[in-house]
Amino acid sequence: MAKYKRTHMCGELSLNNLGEEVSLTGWVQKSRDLGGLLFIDLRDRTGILQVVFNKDIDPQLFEIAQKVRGEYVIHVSGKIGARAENAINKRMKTGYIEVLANDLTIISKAETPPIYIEDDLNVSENLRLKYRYLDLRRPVMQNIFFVRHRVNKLIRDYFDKNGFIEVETPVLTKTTPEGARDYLVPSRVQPGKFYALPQSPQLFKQILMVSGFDKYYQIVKCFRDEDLRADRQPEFTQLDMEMSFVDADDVMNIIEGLMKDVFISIKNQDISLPLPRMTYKEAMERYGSDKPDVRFGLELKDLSDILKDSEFKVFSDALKNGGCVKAINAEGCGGKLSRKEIDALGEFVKTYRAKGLAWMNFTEEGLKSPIAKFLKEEEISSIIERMNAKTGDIIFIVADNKKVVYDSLGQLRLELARKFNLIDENKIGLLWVTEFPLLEYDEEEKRYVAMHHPFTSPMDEDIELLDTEPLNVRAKAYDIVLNGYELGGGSIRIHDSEIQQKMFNLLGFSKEEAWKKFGFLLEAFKYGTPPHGGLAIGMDRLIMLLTGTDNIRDVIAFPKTQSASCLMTDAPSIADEKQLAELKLKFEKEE
RNA sequence: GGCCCAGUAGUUCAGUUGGUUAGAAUGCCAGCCUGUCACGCUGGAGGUCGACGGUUCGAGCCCGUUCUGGGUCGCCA
Repeated sequence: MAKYKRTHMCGELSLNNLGEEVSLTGWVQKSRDLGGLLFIDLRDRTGILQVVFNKDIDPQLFEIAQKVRGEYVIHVSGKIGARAENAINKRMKTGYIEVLANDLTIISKAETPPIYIEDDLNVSENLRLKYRYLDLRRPVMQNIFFVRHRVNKLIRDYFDKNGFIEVETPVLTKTTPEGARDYLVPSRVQPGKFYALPQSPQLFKQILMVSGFDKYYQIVKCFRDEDLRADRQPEFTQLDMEMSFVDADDVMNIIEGLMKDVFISIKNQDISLPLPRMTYKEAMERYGSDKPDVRFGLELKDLSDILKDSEFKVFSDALKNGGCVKAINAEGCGGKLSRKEIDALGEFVKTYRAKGLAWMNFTEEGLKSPIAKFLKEEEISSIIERMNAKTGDIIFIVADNKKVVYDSLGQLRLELARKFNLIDENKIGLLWVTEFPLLEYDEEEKRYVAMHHPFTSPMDEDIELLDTEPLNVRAKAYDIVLNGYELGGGSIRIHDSEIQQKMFNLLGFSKEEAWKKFGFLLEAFKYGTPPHGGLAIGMDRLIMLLTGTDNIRDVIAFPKTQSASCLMTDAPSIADEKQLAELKLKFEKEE
């Protein structure tokens, strides 16, 4: 029999296998040479099992065992024995048994690895990414990818069961305006022309609806050439889906059912359906975010009416200029914050362009606040009443335009929750945010841009506002939010050509431009288009949240660094002259 | 593009006010050791202090530039 055949996996063996002859393969986690007795901890993807070599029983075999080093790949045969009472290791799943070796083959030697293969690894991410294959040997990492596999499988089973079919869409496709920066791929056959990698299969899935597939889904790679973040990679995976003859509720129902299955299967946690829904307006007003973390309080409260005539110019001026004054009450945190820490929070909100952070600390000795002297008695008492402030509380106030107030207080809310451990990690903060604005105004481009995408349908009751107050038009768009992360989003699409034309007008595209950019879709729409809508879920973020990591790189087998390079392969790299010549590409010299 | 943090044995770190030969733990190598599982004991090897330049009699340490990694703002329909 070949020396790499095995009969069992390490982690699957137990007292039930006592006395059995087994063959095992794997990597050497650790060896302990006691002189006449030698132990090898053998690791495969299922776990670790101890193998024993005894010099008295087989001196030749013992000599081979002494040559074994960490991460060698070996093949071992032997009999499963029970450990003596005093040799049992209760911290190991296989700690009651061991293999009494009668054969050992070194299949492959290994150099001393630059990182240890263990779960509580303390090593720079630099090294983990360069030696990713070693990093991926660690059981915690293997577990992440098993979870990821199980979720993928569950998704395919779920959509199959519900009558969806998976259709693949092109990776080499057409560049589209709007949205993120595209990754471009030069065409050799047609020099000077470029494909773009898809930011999402959006237009293709709509066309599949025109084709009559009715219910489509796909687990698909998407590409966006934007700066990276802890939860953003340039290539990432979406669960993309689209349905015909549906409204928003139908799409949400399907996704809710999926999320329920996922949480039961992966986390053994049930979630009650339907999921809570919150309008965009409410999310912004209460949490200062369109992806609120609803697992804790510290909600924003409006103080604008109380302070509109305030002698404190910071407040009254902000209100005169159409802004607002909002506050959060960090209940019981007043005494826990030093003056230095409060000032640090002031610096923190400046990141989000707040000019300052006003505060009122309700201490045992009374109110301490640098702004109290600018406020009237009745203003202070109204604030106390509105904020429900008690001794021990501290109120933080920001006055500015709405965006700055929402951003800074929304982020301050999260910062305080982190600082004071206010988040119950067992809670599942899963909800829908609905009724997003259809458009926002882009100050740089001096025009409206679609908040979701140009094919998102306005809400029926707001259609008249398209002509008069476009910024107040709400869309049939919905995001699914989990623990403060935007997990996914979607919309019902426009299938009425008149409304579509109106939308293009608002976005500042002439008919010609629209046809140049999206002509293939508009052409398709001419031949019988069912009403349709769908959604896409960020798979990497979902797995991240399911496995409890806060870093998207941990759930991608071969991720990129912040400068979008792969430390293992050293991509991207310089193309050679011949390749460039074939593509008829030349580079300008950097000045 | 902006701001912040980090970079010293294979690894994780310490390194005083700028001063002789840059340390510890762990890992690695060798020897000893028959119930270990963080095995133990003894000994040994191992350094471009990220790179470049400057200040200085003298730089791991001070200054400047730069590279790499991370976080973040802008950006991400």
